[in-house]
Amino acid sequence: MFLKAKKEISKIIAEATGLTQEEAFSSLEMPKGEFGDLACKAAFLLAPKEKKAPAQIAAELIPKLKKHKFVEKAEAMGPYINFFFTEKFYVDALKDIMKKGKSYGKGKKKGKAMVEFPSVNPNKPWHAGHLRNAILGDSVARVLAHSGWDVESIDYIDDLGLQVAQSLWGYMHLGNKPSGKFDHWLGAQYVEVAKRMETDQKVQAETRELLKRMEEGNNDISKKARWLAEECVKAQYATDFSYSIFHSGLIFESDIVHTIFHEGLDMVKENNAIVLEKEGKNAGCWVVKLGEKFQKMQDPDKILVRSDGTATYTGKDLIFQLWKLGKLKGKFKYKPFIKQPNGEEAFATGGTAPKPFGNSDMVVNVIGSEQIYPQEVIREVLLRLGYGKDAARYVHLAYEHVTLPDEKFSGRAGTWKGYTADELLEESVRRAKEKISKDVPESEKDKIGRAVGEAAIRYSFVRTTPEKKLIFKWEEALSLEGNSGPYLQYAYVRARKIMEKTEEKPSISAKYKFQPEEKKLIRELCAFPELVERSASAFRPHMLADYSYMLSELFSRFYNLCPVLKAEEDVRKTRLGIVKSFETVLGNSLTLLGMPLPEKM
RNA sequence: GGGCCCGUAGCGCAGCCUGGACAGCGCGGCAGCCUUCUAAGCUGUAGGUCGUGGGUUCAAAUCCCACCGGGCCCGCCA
Repeated sequence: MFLKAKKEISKIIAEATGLTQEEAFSSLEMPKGEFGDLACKAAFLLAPKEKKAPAQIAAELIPKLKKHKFVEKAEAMGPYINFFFTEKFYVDALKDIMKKGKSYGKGKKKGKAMVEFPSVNPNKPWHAGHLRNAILGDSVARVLAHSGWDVESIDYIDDLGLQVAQSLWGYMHLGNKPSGKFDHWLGAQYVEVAKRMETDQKVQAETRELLKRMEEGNNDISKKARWLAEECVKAQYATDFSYSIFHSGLIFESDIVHTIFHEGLDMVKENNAIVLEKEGKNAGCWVVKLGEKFQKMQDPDKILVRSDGTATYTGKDLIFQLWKLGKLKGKFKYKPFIKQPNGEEAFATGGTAPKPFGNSDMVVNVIGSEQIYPQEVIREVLLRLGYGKDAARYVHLAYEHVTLPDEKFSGRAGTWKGYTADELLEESVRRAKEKISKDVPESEKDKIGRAVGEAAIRYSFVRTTPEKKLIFKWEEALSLEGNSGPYLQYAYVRARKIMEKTEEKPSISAKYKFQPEEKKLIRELCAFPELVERSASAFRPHMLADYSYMLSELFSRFYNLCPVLKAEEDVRKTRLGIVKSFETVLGNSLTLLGMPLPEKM
């Protein structure tokens, strides 16, 4: 509704100024202070053409502006034209939000998008770093879905890597019985094997042999490795679920190798996107020649197939990405893998049933920024194959890694111990539970603690823009006050509580005179749909985190200044509408960030 | 040699895409507010050469160039 009004007003401005409607639209902004409800800076644009001072232009434009039903008055304030809305605008805005409810902010249908995350090796528990990837990916998937995309969240499971071979060796030879959570146990085996491999030639040789058998497939070792990987992923997904992170499908690398890899490689070869090197240091390899594009790089050519015929990581990834974009005939067969708490089954490759995964109009890969170059290589190959449109919608959502204050997380060295996603949540929940007021019954404390603890971590990870390094510190990750996840939940719970305390239905009075802090809050509620859109098209969920915080801040102010239940009838019913609208919009926003909405705190 | 990212208050961040009304927020500091819809809250206050230097512009944290500091990448590893 607000967006519609904005468009109508930009049309009026366009008529008065001779600007295009698009120019007029983008000259509109939400003013910061007490400068009305909508500000227009078109006078700046016109100043060079008309050779007059912007302030003079703004003043002269006022009488030329046609009336709009929501505009009470338009006045020039220096170079700005500030629009002040009628009370009717606020009435209609609240009605609109209440009518739309959960679908408020939902965008028009856009097509199919596949989001890949977090693709953790299936041989150890997730640590804080994997968690950042997963929270980012899950949030982006949620935001894209709300903005109108039909989203499939995919996880790539590298069950053919050296890491799994090492873990398998440990499983077979270290003689330890699995105990506790499987991923934690397996991770411990892996660290031990990795240590031994550095010095022990025998372990090295045996691990290599295991890896070879795994790659060959169809043998006892490969079956055992696959089983081990699946067990580990199931354990990792218990963590996944505890953070409300969900997937539609899991694609195992062993299935990529056996189902689509050769077809994909042949296609790339036939189209001359890659060449077989006859001489030089890459003799015998299939490479993408990138000397022209990346002229000054030390080694711009990228090997996709080694001289021994095996594929590199980028080689396999390229074929996988071609599958995502629907460029291959080969189809995976799926099996039900794990039932998720959101009620949906996640499917894994390696079964017997077809599924409509893939054929995506857009691909978003949540991968560390250290892989910018190989991802660029894949985009370049797409272009060379003539898939220009797909290349434009092939998105590498590059994020910076999480580190400890003094060291990096290393799977091999085991520096993740003490910082697994499970341990973070456990500690966060513990701290959250300590704060729950004494009158809440013990039976509910656990539920609330989980919701709050989870939100604290999700928020602290998602609120920073992805390209910023994140140094993990307990106090910051688990903050329960100020700009934190629980602050947002608290505002939500307070709104909810007001609604619960009365039987009365909200009803916006046409005669109501809105207070300034109410107007500010409602204006911000109106911004939600545009924000979803911007957040989706930039793949930046932190914009919604920022927005949710601002909204909660405005609500807290309203809460302190404007009594609801104690007010007179007209005021009360209208304010109930404000509370209800806030609850709706913040609820929608938090849901897009995967943050649970507690009933009380 | 080349490429990418980061640099905003003591600390942690938003704003940069699309230049414009006093650069916002949290933590920490200081001073207040609970017999009033939950104080995980609110109010006030102190704290800033927006890394540095140039340029473009009526106007630069925002765009361009150079430099400085930190991180990452250019592997027949993944």
